[in-house]
Amino acid sequence: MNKNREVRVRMAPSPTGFLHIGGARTALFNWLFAKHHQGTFILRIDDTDTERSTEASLHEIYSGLKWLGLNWGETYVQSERRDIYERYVTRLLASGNAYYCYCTPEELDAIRKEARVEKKIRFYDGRCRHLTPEEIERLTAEGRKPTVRMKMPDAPIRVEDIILGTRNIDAATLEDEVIVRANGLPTYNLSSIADDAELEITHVIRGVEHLNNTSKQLAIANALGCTIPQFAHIPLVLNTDGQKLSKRHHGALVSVNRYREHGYLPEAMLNFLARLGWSYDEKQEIFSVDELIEKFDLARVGKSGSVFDSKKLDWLNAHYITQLDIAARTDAVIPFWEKAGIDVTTKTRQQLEDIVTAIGERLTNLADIVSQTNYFFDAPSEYEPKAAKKWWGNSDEKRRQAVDILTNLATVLSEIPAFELEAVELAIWTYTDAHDIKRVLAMQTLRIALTGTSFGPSLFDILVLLGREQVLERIGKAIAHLT
RNA sequence: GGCGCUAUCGUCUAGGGGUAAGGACAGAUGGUUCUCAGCCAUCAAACCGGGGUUCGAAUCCCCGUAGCGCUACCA
Repeated sequence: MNKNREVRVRMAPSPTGFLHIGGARTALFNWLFAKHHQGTFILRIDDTDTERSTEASLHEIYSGLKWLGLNWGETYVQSERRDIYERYVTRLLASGNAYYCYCTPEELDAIRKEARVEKKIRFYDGRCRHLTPEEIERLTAEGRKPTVRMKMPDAPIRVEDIILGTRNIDAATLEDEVIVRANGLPTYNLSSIADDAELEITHVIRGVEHLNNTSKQLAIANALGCTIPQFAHIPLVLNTDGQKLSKRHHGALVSVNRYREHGYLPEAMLNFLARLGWSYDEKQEIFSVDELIEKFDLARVGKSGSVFDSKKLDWLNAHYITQLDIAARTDAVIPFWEKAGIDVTTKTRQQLEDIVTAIGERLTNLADIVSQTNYFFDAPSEYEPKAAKKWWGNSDEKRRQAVDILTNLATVLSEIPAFELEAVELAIWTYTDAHDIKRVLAMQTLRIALTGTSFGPSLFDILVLLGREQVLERIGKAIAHLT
């Protein structure tokens, strides 16, 4: 039935929080599927729950999707489409497929508890299906506002899923679902399938947590005679605790925008998300966006949930950062310096690029630039205790030795005609070799004096980037500290 | 409690009747080096259990177990 139709898929978030990892992956799979088939990727805001929906959340979702580059073709907002759902409900009511239910939440709670005790398959028994006009009048007089329930069919429902295969849902498990709340607003199961029909969605790609909803929505669609989209229920994204990744249990940790703020690249996130539940072959791990579009196939999406492993994301991110050339990497890193309060205008563009070059492949994420380069901008305010203890020592004799080395190095460095890479290197090696001082000791002693830490890029790079004046000043400070 | 989904190294996964069960991340070890990262090399690490079917099952079937999801006038 959908064979000759253009592929139309949708991402249907409810704006009740930030865009989270699981939602982003669902969006990605939809987007890749649409792109692969030259179809349309639609964004539909499922905000029928007006209580929980917020404007702020909407912007979070927009900005998250934009950052990832998951551009969409059409936007729909369900709260603006109520007349459409009303039409569908009217039809359902008229055809006798839906009915008013006057049960109060308290009454429902009671029968729910009872059903549980009696181990019933479903709790709501359809008691309002056959209310007489007199009863309705009485209930209305009591001030009760009815909901509308869908009358579920007696025949089993067949769900054909691209990933899970064909499933037959026992009719006995189907509950007469509420499709319109007492406040007159439609519920998800009604508006969702109504819009899928209305927007001519061809494929519904969503998380398995919706599998139970699918049979309910199918019942509605069947009663309405709607064209039914194809379904693909993708496995859940799990936290390391094995539970579904959720805002409730795992907090802001799962927010996509949080990763952006920490300096993750969208291409790394996309690559990572794509491999969560999907694989191409037994070798390839790195996929460009274009490759993803070309190779993505729902048939190669697995059935079991996948744990979100941030270590692998880190690895991918580091990889994609190194793919950036120095100019692009510098551009990417500047906002992170600025955000940390570092004044980048104290350096020339060339100096900034030289710093980034010196850092090389050491960045796991862009935010790392701050802790790895702050000493280029300001002299260290303290010396890392562990490093100082190891290389400067804590006995008077060791400290004297460190001071000695620093003093000599200062002399050597001040005497070099041109303070350039090779000259500096040659001068230092000449000094260490002539005085029979271990290279590591000299270098680490100096490194701590200049940077405050015992690790980082090549010390020669640091020396040259800092410049003679700054180097000598810092050595002086270190000597003063040691004596 | 009910209904459902799932099950290969710690993690992401490949393989789907005959494989030494492969790769990647993470881990360990060694090498390179002024340190760290990186890079290179090496190592360790898995078919949930039990029954079938079969000459042969990690792979097919059944049962169990476990994990997870849903069980709202949330999506």
